[in-house]
Amino acid sequence: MDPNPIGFQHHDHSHCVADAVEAADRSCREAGLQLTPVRKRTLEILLEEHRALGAYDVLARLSEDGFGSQPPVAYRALDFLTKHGFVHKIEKLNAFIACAHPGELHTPAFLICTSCQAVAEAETDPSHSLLANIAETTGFRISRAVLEAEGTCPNCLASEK
Amino acid sequence: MDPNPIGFQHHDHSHCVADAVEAADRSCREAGLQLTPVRKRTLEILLEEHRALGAYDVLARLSEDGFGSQPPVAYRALDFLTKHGFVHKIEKLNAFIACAHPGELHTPAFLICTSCQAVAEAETDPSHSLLANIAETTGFRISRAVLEAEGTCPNCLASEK
DNA sequence: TGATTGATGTTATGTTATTACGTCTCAGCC
DNA sequence: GGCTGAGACGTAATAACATAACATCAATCA
Ligand SMILES: [Zn+2]
Ligand SMILES: [Zn+2]
Ligand SMILES: [Zn+2]
Ligand SMILES: [Zn+2]
Repeated sequence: MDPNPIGFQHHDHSHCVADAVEAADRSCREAGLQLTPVRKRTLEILLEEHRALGAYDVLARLSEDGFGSQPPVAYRALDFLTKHGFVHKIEKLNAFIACAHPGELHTPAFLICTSCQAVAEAETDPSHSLLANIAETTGFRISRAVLEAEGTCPNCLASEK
Repeated sequence: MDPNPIGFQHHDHSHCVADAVEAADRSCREAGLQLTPVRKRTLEILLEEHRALGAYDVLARLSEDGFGSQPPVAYRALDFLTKHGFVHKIEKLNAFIACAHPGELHTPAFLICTSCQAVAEAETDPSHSLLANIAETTGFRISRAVLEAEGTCPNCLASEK
Protein backbone atom coordinates (compact mmCIF):
# COMPACT_ATOMS: atom_id res chain seq x y z
CA MET A 1 0.00 0.00 0.00
CA ASP A 2 1.14 3.50 -0.73
CA PRO A 3 2.72 5.11 2.29
CA ASN A 4 2.00 8.46 0.78
CA PRO A 5 -1.65 8.89 -0.12
CA ILE A 6 -3.47 12.16 0.01
CA GLY A 7 -7.00 11.09 0.13
CA PHE A 8 -6.54 7.80 -1.57
CA GLN A 9 -4.70 8.92 -4.66
CA HIS A 10 -1.02 9.13 -5.41
CA HIS A 11 0.40 12.55 -5.91
CA ASP A 12 3.67 14.37 -6.18
CA HIS A 13 4.59 15.12 -2.65
CA SER A 14 7.76 17.04 -3.20
CA HIS A 15 6.38 20.56 -3.19
CA CYS A 16 3.17 20.36 -1.28
CA VAL A 17 4.80 20.44 2.15
CA ALA A 18 6.67 23.66 1.48
CA ASP A 19 3.62 25.19 -0.17
CA ALA A 20 1.34 24.34 2.72
CA VAL A 21 3.77 25.66 5.31
CA GLU A 22 4.17 28.82 3.31
CA ALA A 23 0.42 29.26 3.14
CA ALA A 24 0.07 28.71 6.86
CA ASP A 25 2.82 31.21 7.48
CA ARG A 26 1.06 33.86 5.44
CA SER A 27 -2.28 33.06 7.00
CA CYS A 28 -0.85 33.41 10.50
CA ARG A 29 0.81 36.72 9.73
CA GLU A 30 -2.46 38.08 8.40
CA ALA A 31 -4.33 36.89 11.46
CA GLY A 32 -1.74 38.11 13.92
CA LEU A 33 -0.85 34.57 15.01
CA GLN A 34 2.64 33.38 15.81
CA LEU A 35 3.70 30.42 13.74
CA THR A 36 6.73 29.81 15.92
CA PRO A 37 9.49 27.31 15.10
CA VAL A 38 7.98 24.42 17.10
CA ARG A 39 4.58 25.03 15.61
CA LYS A 40 5.91 25.31 12.11
CA ARG A 41 8.01 22.20 12.49
CA THR A 42 5.03 20.30 13.88
CA LEU A 43 3.00 21.23 10.85
CA GLU A 44 5.85 20.18 8.57
CA ILE A 45 6.10 16.81 10.26
CA LEU A 46 2.41 16.12 9.77
CA LEU A 47 2.57 17.28 6.16
CA GLU A 48 5.62 15.18 5.42
CA GLU A 49 4.05 12.06 6.84
CA HIS A 50 0.73 12.77 5.22
CA ARG A 51 -1.02 10.45 7.60
CA ALA A 52 -2.38 10.53 11.12
CA LEU A 53 0.32 10.68 13.79
CA GLY A 54 -0.03 10.33 17.52
CA ALA A 55 1.10 13.20 19.70
CA TYR A 56 4.00 11.10 20.97
CA ASP A 57 5.14 10.34 17.43
CA VAL A 58 5.23 14.05 16.74
CA LEU A 59 6.99 14.64 20.03
CA ALA A 60 9.71 12.16 19.19
CA ARG A 61 10.38 13.96 15.91
CA LEU A 62 10.40 17.36 17.56
CA SER A 63 12.76 16.13 20.20
CA GLU A 64 15.15 14.79 17.55
CA ASP A 65 15.10 18.22 15.97
CA GLY A 66 16.25 19.89 19.17
CA PHE A 67 12.92 20.99 20.59
CA GLY A 68 11.67 20.00 24.02
CA SER A 69 11.15 16.37 24.79
CA GLN A 70 8.16 16.49 27.13
CA PRO A 71 4.52 15.87 26.12
CA PRO A 72 3.32 19.46 26.56
CA VAL A 73 5.67 20.57 23.81
CA ALA A 74 3.82 18.47 21.28
CA TYR A 75 0.36 18.94 22.71
CA ARG A 76 0.67 22.72 22.79
CA ALA A 77 1.82 22.92 19.21
CA LEU A 78 -0.92 20.53 18.11
CA ASP A 79 -3.51 22.49 20.07
CA PHE A 80 -2.49 25.69 18.36
CA LEU A 81 -2.56 24.16 14.90
CA THR A 82 -5.86 22.41 15.56
CA LYS A 83 -7.47 25.48 17.01
CA HIS A 84 -6.61 27.52 13.95
CA GLY A 85 -7.58 24.92 11.41
CA PHE A 86 -4.21 23.78 10.10
CA VAL A 87 -4.49 20.38 11.69
CA HIS A 88 -7.36 18.08 12.65
CA LYS A 89 -7.60 15.53 15.40
CA ILE A 90 -8.99 12.11 14.49
CA GLU A 91 -10.86 11.13 17.63
CA LYS A 92 -11.17 7.52 16.65
CA LEU A 93 -7.39 7.18 16.41
CA ASN A 94 -6.26 9.68 19.03
CA ALA A 95 -4.10 11.06 16.29
CA PHE A 96 -3.52 14.23 14.31
CA ILE A 97 -3.35 14.97 10.61
CA ALA A 98 -2.60 18.07 8.59
CA CYS A 99 -5.67 19.66 7.07
CA ALA A 100 -6.04 18.84 3.40
CA HIS A 101 -8.12 21.95 2.68
CA PRO A 102 -6.80 24.69 4.91
CA GLY A 103 -7.93 28.25 4.65
CA GLU A 104 -11.64 27.74 4.47
CA LEU A 105 -13.74 27.14 7.51
CA HIS A 106 -15.08 23.65 7.24
CA THR A 107 -16.40 20.55 8.94
CA PRO A 108 -14.24 17.76 7.68
CA ALA A 109 -15.27 14.14 7.42
CA PHE A 110 -12.59 11.49 7.66
CA LEU A 111 -12.46 8.13 5.95
CA ILE A 112 -10.11 5.81 7.78
CA CYS A 113 -8.90 2.66 6.05
CA THR A 114 -8.46 -0.10 8.61
CA SER A 115 -6.39 -2.07 6.15
CA CYS A 116 -3.69 0.41 5.12
CA GLN A 117 -4.19 3.12 7.74
CA ALA A 118 -4.67 5.82 5.13
CA VAL A 119 -6.91 8.68 6.17
CA ALA A 120 -8.75 10.83 3.66
CA GLU A 121 -10.31 14.16 4.49
CA ALA A 122 -13.55 14.81 2.66
CA GLU A 123 -15.45 18.04 2.59
CA THR A 124 -19.01 18.15 3.79
CA ASP A 125 -21.81 20.32 2.62
CA PRO A 126 -22.84 22.25 5.72
CA SER A 127 -26.35 22.98 4.52
CA HIS A 128 -27.19 19.36 3.85
CA SER A 129 -25.35 18.10 6.84
CA LEU A 130 -26.92 15.24 8.64
CA LEU A 131 -26.06 16.74 11.96
CA ALA A 132 -27.39 20.13 11.02
CA ASN A 133 -30.74 18.55 10.33
CA ILE A 134 -30.73 16.72 13.61
CA ALA A 135 -29.78 19.88 15.39
CA GLU A 136 -32.64 21.74 13.78
CA THR A 137 -35.28 19.25 14.81
CA THR A 138 -34.01 18.93 18.35
CA GLY A 139 -33.10 22.54 19.05
CA PHE A 140 -29.51 21.66 19.77
CA ARG A 141 -26.87 24.25 18.81
CA ILE A 142 -23.80 22.59 17.36
CA SER A 143 -20.40 24.14 17.88
CA ARG A 144 -18.18 21.35 16.63
CA ALA A 145 -18.83 18.08 14.84
CA VAL A 146 -16.90 14.86 14.55
CA LEU A 147 -17.51 12.84 11.41
CA GLU A 148 -15.36 9.77 10.99
CA ALA A 149 -15.86 6.52 9.16
CA GLU A 150 -13.81 3.37 9.39
CA GLY A 151 -13.74 0.97 6.50
CA THR A 152 -11.79 -0.06 3.46
CA CYS A 153 -10.38 2.35 0.92
CA PRO A 154 -10.72 1.88 -2.84
CA ASN A 155 -7.12 0.76 -3.20
CA CYS A 156 -7.42 -1.91 -0.56
CA LEU A 157 -10.78 -3.04 -1.93
CA ALA A 158 -9.13 -3.54 -5.30
CA SER A 159 -6.20 -5.52 -3.96
CA GLU A 160 -8.43 -7.71 -1.81
CA LYS A 161 -9.70 -9.55 -4.84
CA MET B 1 -33.86 10.55 11.91
CA ASP B 2 -35.52 10.25 15.26
CA PRO B 3 -37.39 13.43 16.13
CA ASN B 4 -37.53 12.41 19.75
CA PRO B 5 -34.12 11.51 21.03
CA ILE B 6 -33.78 10.36 24.57
CA GLY B 7 -31.43 12.59 26.41
CA PHE B 8 -32.74 16.10 26.65
CA GLN B 9 -36.13 15.35 28.08
CA HIS B 10 -37.06 14.20 31.51
CA HIS B 11 -38.72 10.86 31.65
CA ASP B 12 -39.84 8.25 34.10
CA HIS B 13 -36.75 6.29 34.75
CA SER B 14 -38.09 3.77 37.19
CA HIS B 15 -38.93 0.98 34.81
CA CYS B 16 -36.78 1.61 31.81
CA VAL B 17 -33.64 0.07 33.31
CA ALA B 18 -35.29 -3.22 34.10
CA ASP B 19 -37.07 -3.26 30.77
CA ALA B 20 -33.91 -2.64 28.82
CA VAL B 21 -31.96 -5.28 30.69
CA GLU B 22 -34.76 -7.72 30.14
CA ALA B 23 -34.78 -6.96 26.44
CA ALA B 24 -31.03 -7.41 26.23
CA ASP B 25 -31.32 -10.68 28.07
CA ARG B 26 -33.88 -11.97 25.62
CA SER B 27 -31.93 -10.72 22.66
CA CYS B 28 -28.77 -12.46 23.86
CA ARG B 29 -30.52 -15.75 24.45
CA GLU B 30 -31.93 -15.64 20.95
CA ALA B 31 -28.55 -14.86 19.48
CA GLY B 32 -26.70 -17.43 21.55
CA LEU B 33 -24.74 -14.76 23.41
CA GLN B 34 -23.90 -14.93 27.09
CA LEU B 35 -25.15 -11.96 29.05
CA THR B 36 -23.11 -12.90 32.09
CA PRO B 37 -23.40 -11.21 35.49
CA VAL B 38 -20.59 -8.71 34.88
CA ARG B 39 -21.94 -7.83 31.48
CA LYS B 40 -25.48 -7.49 32.74
CA ARG B 41 -24.39 -5.38 35.68
CA THR B 42 -22.34 -3.17 33.37
CA LEU B 43 -25.35 -2.56 31.21
CA GLU B 44 -27.46 -1.79 34.29
CA ILE B 45 -24.93 0.73 35.52
CA LEU B 46 -24.97 2.59 32.23
CA LEU B 47 -28.75 2.50 32.08
CA GLU B 48 -29.10 3.72 35.65
CA GLU B 49 -26.79 6.65 35.06
CA HIS B 50 -28.33 7.47 31.72
CA ARG B 51 -25.24 9.39 30.73
CA ALA B 52 -21.80 8.72 29.35
CA LEU B 53 -19.48 7.03 31.84
CA GLY B 54 -15.77 6.40 31.55
CA ALA B 55 -14.54 2.83 31.71
CA TYR B 56 -12.96 3.52 35.08
CA ASP B 57 -16.20 4.88 36.47
CA VAL B 58 -17.89 1.67 35.42
CA LEU B 59 -15.02 -0.33 36.85
CA ALA B 60 -15.34 1.36 40.24
CA ARG B 61 -19.01 0.46 40.39
CA LEU B 62 -18.37 -3.12 39.33
CA SER B 63 -15.66 -3.45 41.90
CA GLU B 64 -17.99 -2.17 44.64
CA ASP B 65 -20.44 -4.84 43.58
CA GLY B 66 -17.93 -7.61 44.11
CA PHE B 67 -16.64 -8.01 40.60
CA GLY B 68 -12.99 -7.71 39.64
CA SER B 69 -11.17 -4.46 40.19
CA GLN B 70 -8.78 -4.38 37.27
CA PRO B 71 -9.34 -2.46 34.00
CA PRO B 72 -9.83 -5.47 31.75
CA VAL B 73 -12.93 -6.40 33.74
CA ALA B 74 -14.66 -3.21 32.64
CA TYR B 75 -13.17 -3.03 29.18
CA ARG B 76 -14.15 -6.59 28.33
CA ALA B 77 -17.73 -6.10 29.42
CA LEU B 78 -17.93 -2.81 27.55
CA ASP B 79 -16.40 -4.37 24.45
CA PHE B 80 -18.99 -7.13 24.49
CA LEU B 81 -21.88 -4.72 24.95
CA THR B 82 -20.54 -2.35 22.33
CA LYS B 83 -19.88 -5.09 19.82
CA HIS B 84 -23.44 -6.34 20.09
CA GLY B 85 -25.11 -2.95 20.00
CA PHE B 86 -26.27 -2.54 23.59
CA VAL B 87 -23.79 0.21 24.32
CA HIS B 88 -22.05 2.89 22.27
CA LYS B 89 -18.69 4.51 22.76
CA ILE B 90 -18.53 8.27 22.53
CA GLU B 91 -15.12 8.83 20.99
CA LYS B 92 -15.03 12.50 21.80
CA LEU B 93 -15.45 11.76 25.50
CA ASN B 94 -13.71 8.41 25.76
CA ALA B 95 -16.86 7.28 27.46
CA PHE B 96 -19.67 4.77 27.09
CA ILE B 97 -23.42 5.10 27.07
CA ALA B 98 -26.26 2.61 26.88
CA CYS B 99 -27.96 2.51 23.51
CA ALA B 100 -31.24 4.39 23.48
CA HIS B 101 -32.64 2.38 20.59
CA PRO B 102 -31.34 -1.15 20.95
CA GLY B 103 -32.47 -4.02 18.83
CA GLU B 104 -32.24 -2.44 15.43
CA LEU B 105 -29.01 -2.12 13.58
CA HIS B 106 -28.23 1.56 13.36
CA THR B 107 -25.67 4.29 13.02
CA PRO B 108 -26.28 6.61 15.93
CA ALA B 109 -25.44 10.28 16.06
CA PHE B 110 -24.64 11.83 19.39
CA LEU B 111 -25.35 15.35 20.56
CA ILE B 112 -23.09 16.27 23.45
CA CYS B 113 -23.97 19.29 25.57
CA THR B 114 -20.79 20.96 26.78
CA SER B 115 -22.75 22.85 29.38
CA CYS B 116 -24.64 20.12 31.24
CA GLN B 117 -22.84 17.04 29.88
CA ALA B 118 -26.06 15.48 28.67
CA VAL B 119 -25.68 13.19 25.67
CA ALA B 120 -28.55 12.47 23.32
CA GLU B 121 -28.60 9.65 20.84
CA ALA B 122 -30.34 10.47 17.60
CA GLU B 123 -31.09 8.06 14.82
CA THR B 124 -29.78 8.69 11.35
CA ASP B 125 -31.32 7.84 8.06
CA PRO B 126 -28.83 5.49 6.42
CA SER B 127 -29.94 6.24 2.89
CA HIS B 128 -29.47 9.98 3.22
CA SER B 129 -26.38 9.71 5.29
CA LEU B 130 -23.71 12.22 4.62
CA LEU B 131 -21.03 9.63 4.97
CA ALA B 132 -22.83 7.17 2.73
CA ASN B 133 -22.77 9.78 -0.02
CA ILE B 134 -19.12 10.47 0.49
CA ALA B 135 -18.39 6.78 0.45
CA GLU B 136 -20.23 6.38 -2.80
CA THR B 137 -18.34 9.12 -4.59
CA THR B 138 -14.95 7.98 -3.34
CA GLY B 139 -15.41 4.21 -3.54
CA PHE B 140 -14.71 3.77 0.15
CA ARG B 141 -16.57 0.98 1.91
CA ILE B 142 -17.70 2.05 5.37
CA SER B 143 -17.90 -0.48 8.15
CA ARG B 144 -18.46 1.83 11.10
CA ALA B 145 -19.19 5.52 11.43
CA VAL B 146 -18.69 8.01 14.22
CA LEU B 147 -21.10 10.95 14.24
CA GLU B 148 -20.79 13.26 17.22
CA ALA B 149 -21.59 16.92 17.73
CA GLU B 150 -20.62 19.11 20.63
CA GLY B 151 -22.72 22.11 21.45
CA THR B 152 -25.49 23.37 23.67
CA CYS B 153 -28.68 21.47 24.35
CA PRO B 154 -32.14 23.07 24.24
CA ASN B 155 -32.40 23.17 28.02
CA CYS B 156 -29.12 24.94 28.48
CA LEU B 157 -29.88 27.33 25.63
CA ALA B 158 -33.10 28.27 27.38
CA SER B 159 -31.49 28.86 30.76
CA GLU B 160 -28.67 30.89 29.25
CA LYS B 161 -30.98 33.80 28.63
C1' DT C 1 11.52 50.79 34.45
C1' DG C 2 8.23 47.72 35.81
C1' DA C 3 4.08 45.16 34.50
C1' DT C 4 1.79 42.20 31.44
C1' DT C 5 1.37 38.77 28.03
C1' DG C 6 2.45 34.76 25.48
C1' DA C 7 5.68 31.13 24.22
C1' DT C 8 8.71 27.39 25.73
C1' DG C 9 10.73 24.37 28.78
C1' DT C 10 10.66 20.97 32.83
C1' DT C 11 8.84 17.75 36.45
C1' DA C 12 5.26 15.27 38.01
C1' DT C 13 0.94 13.24 37.69
C1' DG C 14 -3.49 11.84 35.89
C1' DT C 15 -6.37 9.21 32.66
C1' DT C 16 -7.38 5.74 29.30
C1' DA C 17 -6.38 1.18 27.38
C1' DT C 18 -3.90 -3.22 26.49
C1' DT C 19 -0.83 -7.34 27.08
C1' DA C 20 0.15 -11.47 29.30
C1' DC C 21 -0.90 -15.10 32.00
C1' DG C 22 -3.38 -18.29 35.35
C1' DT C 23 -7.80 -20.31 36.64
C1' DC C 24 -12.42 -21.90 36.23
C1' DT C 25 -16.45 -23.79 33.86
C1' DC C 26 -18.92 -25.94 30.61
C1' DA C 27 -19.93 -28.45 26.31
C1' DG C 28 -18.53 -32.08 23.28
C1' DC C 29 -16.42 -36.31 22.89
C1' DC C 30 -13.78 -40.89 23.93
C1' DG D 1 -15.70 -41.03 34.25
C1' DG D 2 -11.80 -38.49 32.04
C1' DC D 3 -9.99 -35.59 28.31
C1' DT D 4 -10.04 -31.43 25.60
C1' DG D 5 -11.05 -26.86 23.62
C1' DA D 6 -13.51 -22.57 23.91
C1' DG D 7 -14.87 -18.76 26.39
C1' DA D 8 -15.32 -16.07 30.52
C1' DC D 9 -13.11 -13.94 34.40
C1' DG D 10 -9.51 -12.61 37.50
C1' DT D 11 -4.86 -10.44 38.41
C1' DA D 12 -0.37 -7.93 37.72
C1' DA D 13 2.13 -5.14 34.87
C1' DT D 14 2.67 -1.91 31.36
C1' DA D 15 1.64 1.00 27.48
C1' DA D 16 -0.44 4.96 25.42
C1' DC D 17 -2.60 9.32 25.75
C1' DA D 18 -3.09 13.81 28.11
C1' DT D 19 -2.81 17.59 31.60
C1' DA D 20 -1.42 20.34 35.86
C1' DA D 21 1.79 23.18 37.90
C1' DC D 22 5.60 25.96 37.90
C1' DA D 23 10.08 28.48 36.15
C1' DT D 24 12.17 31.16 32.54
C1' DC D 25 12.55 34.22 28.75
C1' DA D 26 11.38 37.72 25.22
C1' DA D 27 8.38 41.15 23.34
C1' DT D 28 5.19 44.86 24.27
C1' DC D 29 3.80 48.79 26.42
C1' DA D 30 2.15 52.31 30.20
ZN1 LIG E 1 -9.48 20.28 6.96
ZN1 LIG F 1 -6.48 1.10 2.38
ZN1 LIG G 1 -27.98 3.09 19.69
ZN1 LIG H 1 -27.22 21.07 28.40
